[in-house]
Amino acid sequence: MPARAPARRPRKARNPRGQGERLREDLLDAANDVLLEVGSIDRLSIRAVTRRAGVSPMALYLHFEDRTALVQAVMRRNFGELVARLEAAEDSVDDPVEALRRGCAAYVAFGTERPEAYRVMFELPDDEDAVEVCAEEPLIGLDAFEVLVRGIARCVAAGRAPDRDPFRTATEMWLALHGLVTLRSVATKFPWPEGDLLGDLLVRVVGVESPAA
Amino acid sequence: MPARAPARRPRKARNPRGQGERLREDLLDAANDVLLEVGSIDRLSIRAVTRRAGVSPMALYLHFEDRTALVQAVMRRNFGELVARLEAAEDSVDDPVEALRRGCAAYVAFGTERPEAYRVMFELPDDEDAVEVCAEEPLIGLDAFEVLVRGIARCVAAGRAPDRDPFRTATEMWLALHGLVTLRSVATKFPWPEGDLLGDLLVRVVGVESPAA
DNA sequence: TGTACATCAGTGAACGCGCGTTCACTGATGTAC
DNA sequence: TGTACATCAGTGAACGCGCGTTCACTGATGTAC
Repeated sequence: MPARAPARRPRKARNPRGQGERLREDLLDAANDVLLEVGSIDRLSIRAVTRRAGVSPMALYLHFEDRTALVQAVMRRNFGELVARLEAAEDSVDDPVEALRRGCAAYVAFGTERPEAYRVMFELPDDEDAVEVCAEEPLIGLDAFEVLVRGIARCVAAGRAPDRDPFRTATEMWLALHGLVTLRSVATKFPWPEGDLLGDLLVRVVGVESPAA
Repeated sequence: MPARAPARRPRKARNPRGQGERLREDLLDAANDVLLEVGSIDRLSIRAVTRRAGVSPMALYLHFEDRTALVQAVMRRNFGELVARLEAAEDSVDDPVEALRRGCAAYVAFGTERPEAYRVMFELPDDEDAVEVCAEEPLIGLDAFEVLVRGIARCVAAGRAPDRDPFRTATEMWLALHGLVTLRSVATKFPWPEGDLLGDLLVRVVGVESPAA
């Protein structure tokens, strides 16, 4: 009885002619999976990604010029997903304060459910080449921020929040949201206070009336 | 003329007998230097650290059991430095509001001046073993947080801030401070608003009177 | 209806690299007798 | 005053690993004529 071959992922059947682009999407899916496992963009290796996708390392080069291009594509895709979730949340209700609250909650939810993706998007990329994506014009992720600015502006316009520069207020709220997402996921032993921190922050930073009111 | 040996750091003269512990400190210094260069704890390699310290890779094992022990020692040292800077800032003035402001400014300054060290301390460690340091009892870094809680409690006691639970307020302020430190250093192309964001946050989150008043 | 050829969607082996860590050794300095 | 020995502060070579990337190849599917 011959020794069994070392356990390995089944090789995917190759895509039919004309459907080669499917692999690109499969590789991005695989990259997000791997990212979840390794937790750091630095450890997102071509070999791990292609292993998970069930193809040879070389297959990746059919769709991405190099490792950096893969990382950039992953970031672009994730920013797109974030914007979609924010817009869906804000559009899900008419009341401007509730819409803002849902938008902020969606931001926190994205960061909480996908901490590794969030980290790649908003913490200094380990990989210097990936910085280029973050430093692009128009700034990647700025459209996500603008969803927040619009939400605050609507509250101000409706007389539901004090009349301050919405961009500045949004910046301050973003700082707190980012802190909430990242520190909650890191400082798991920290004695976090009970209750709705996000609601508190909206009241204090943006100045909307208390949700209880 | 013989080929010149490949450029390398000069070998440090060995420490005199009885002074072997000096190398431990030198290695921690070197580790912080390397961290600054590579920007990620994942890329803090034993070989890079010992190269910078001018000793052989093996010399590190005289003082640290393995790579993880080195990383943990670096974190401990940096938390110690942070606490010292916070306490010095808070103790540098009697007025409780100004003391709190200086404490918060010192926090931001630490994170801004040493972004890589800050990142290792407050962002999810890439290295799973390093998590143990963060999850320790008593929680490493909790004493830094308590400087902030005491600062806020003093403002409340002096009637200079609304009477809310200082721990909760400190938590919310910490979120914003963390956001300020990390996003400022990452989102360099973001159109940051002019003016004193930190002062604004103290006014809005903690509720101290405006510094202009 | 054949057939030569182009295209597509990949594979396979090999390279050189830096890494953490193991094992064994060195050579100066102190110290007991 | 000698000398054997212990200790200290390191060094040096080698290992096996996973990695990004290069170069060359394969084999099925379509297509022009």
